[in-house]
Formats: sequence, structure tokens, C-alpha cells
Amino acid sequence: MSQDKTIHDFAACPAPAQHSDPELDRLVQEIIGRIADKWTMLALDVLAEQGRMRFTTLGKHIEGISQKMLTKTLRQMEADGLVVRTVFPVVPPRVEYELTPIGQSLGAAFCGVWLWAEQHREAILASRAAFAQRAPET
Amino acid sequence: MSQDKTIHDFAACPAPAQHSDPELDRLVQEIIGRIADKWTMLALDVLAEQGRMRFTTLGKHIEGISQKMLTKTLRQMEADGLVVRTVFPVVPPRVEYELTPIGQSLGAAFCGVWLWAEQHREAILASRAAFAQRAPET
DNA sequence: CTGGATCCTTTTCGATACTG
DNA sequence: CAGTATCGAAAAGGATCCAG
Repeated sequence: MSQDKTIHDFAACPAPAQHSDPELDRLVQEIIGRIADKWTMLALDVLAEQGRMRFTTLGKHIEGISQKMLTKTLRQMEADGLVVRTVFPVVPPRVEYELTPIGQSLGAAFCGVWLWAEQHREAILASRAAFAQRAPET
Repeated sequence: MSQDKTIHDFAACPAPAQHSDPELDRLVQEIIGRIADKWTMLALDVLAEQGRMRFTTLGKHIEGISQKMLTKTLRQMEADGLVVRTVFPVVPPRVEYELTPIGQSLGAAFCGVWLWAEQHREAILASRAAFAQRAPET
């Protein structure tokens, strides 16, 4: 692995000063609450790597997702402008999904969190084990 | 606004090639699923900005959180090694919470997503409005 | 003050059956 | 193939009471 460099190479957030508008805060949190969804991130990941893909194929690439959740997730992503939905008016319906530029930029932004999870997974597991050791008393 | 530069200045993720271990993938996703929680991120945000803080004070800084969720969230963050919990053996119990280095690095990693949400919030709102316009038929 | 335990409501999600 | 509609199980979450 050639990722010795940490992920906070880019200093940009250390400016929490302008947190003056509570309503804007709520909006940002609402947005994050939506995109931070399990299925949304997996769909984002698959589409970012595989590119345009049709409904069923996409579902096969997301382990464990139900048809209902796939539909719901894609609808939400489409509404938020993360993906574009293309319907081909052919006999057996053919619908393809593809990331928009905004969707791609989100994938890039989430990259930092993804790397963080990979880099600290061992520490997290160790922490959980240690925590379970000194808390198992009921 | 002087944030003309996009957030994917750092190219690091475009290397999804080593996605060979499905079990590691599941673990990473499970970790992200936990930290991507609404309350976890808000607590992370408050602790990152305000530093060490005690239970009740922390709760007042997180709008709308219940005591139950605050306790649960902090327990989980503690188990994952994101915060340290310090108990002062005094008459009225005094418990303080503080981010660990790992917790701080997570805050830095999530920064990218936060910036993304702020930068694209208008586009997202516009997209939602447009979507609501062409889908309102029941 | 901190937080565990309980009850109850809301939401989420999977399975299934059915259309164009 | 690509959904929609519906039902029931399960989980999340809030309110409240109580204890150290």
C-alpha cells in the first residue's frame, strides 16, 4: 500500500467560524443524512467504478439490496441530482443509471472517509475488543 | 465566497483496483455505516469545535437529541475509540468526553463531505424542486 | 448529574404479488 | 425488465421513571 500520507493533507475545514446560520446548518445536515445512507453510498461506489448501468445489473453489484431499496435509493439520488435516469422506450423496458458530475464529486468527497475507515479499521477493531473486555459486566 | 476550487483537489481514491477482499469491504462499510449516523456526526462536530465537554453540556449543543440517543451515541463512539470518557468521582457525577486523535482525524476526513454538501446545496435544492415538478402525478 | 430500564410510537425494510 | 403496492416483522427513536 502506498498510502502512507494521511488524509488530512488538505486543510480546509478548520474554519468553523461562520456557523452563524442555524437553518443552513440544518439543511446541510439533512443532505448529509441522506447521502450517508448505506445503500446510497454503495450505489455511488458501484456507479463511480462501473459507469452507466441498468437497473437489474446495478442490483446484482450491490450485495444484499432488495428491489424496493434499490428503487427508493435511485429515486432519491435522482431527485438530488446525483444520478441521471435514462429510459429506453423498447419492448422489454431498459433503464440505465449514470452519475452526474455532482454525483461524481460526491464520490470524490466521500473518498476521504473511505480511506479513513480503511486506515483505522484495525485500531477500531482493537478498540471495540478492549471496550468489550472492560464493559461485559451486566 | 472564495471557494471556487473544488474539493477533489486531492486525487487518492481513483484506485479502486485492489477491491479484492469482500470481507474487508464489508468491514469498511460496517464502520462507515456506524459513523455516518446523524447523531454521531453532530457529536463529532461539536467535540471537534468545542473540545472536552461534559454530558449535559454536550447534549445542549446537539439540537433535538434525546438523553437516550446521546448515551447510545457516546457509548458507540467510545467503543470505536473516537472519544475518551473521563469520570470524576465526585458527589454529583461529572463525566467529560473528548475526541481521541482518531476521532479528530475522522472529523478531518468528513470535512470533505461537509464541504461538498455546502457547495452543492443549492444545486441539490434546485434538483429536488425540478424533480418534484415532473413527478407529482400519483 | 449521569445514565440504565421500560414502554410505546414511528420508521425502516424485506418478502410477496401484481402491472406495463 | 423495471418498477408499484401492500403487508408484516424488526429496528430506531422518544418519553418517562428510577437509581447511584
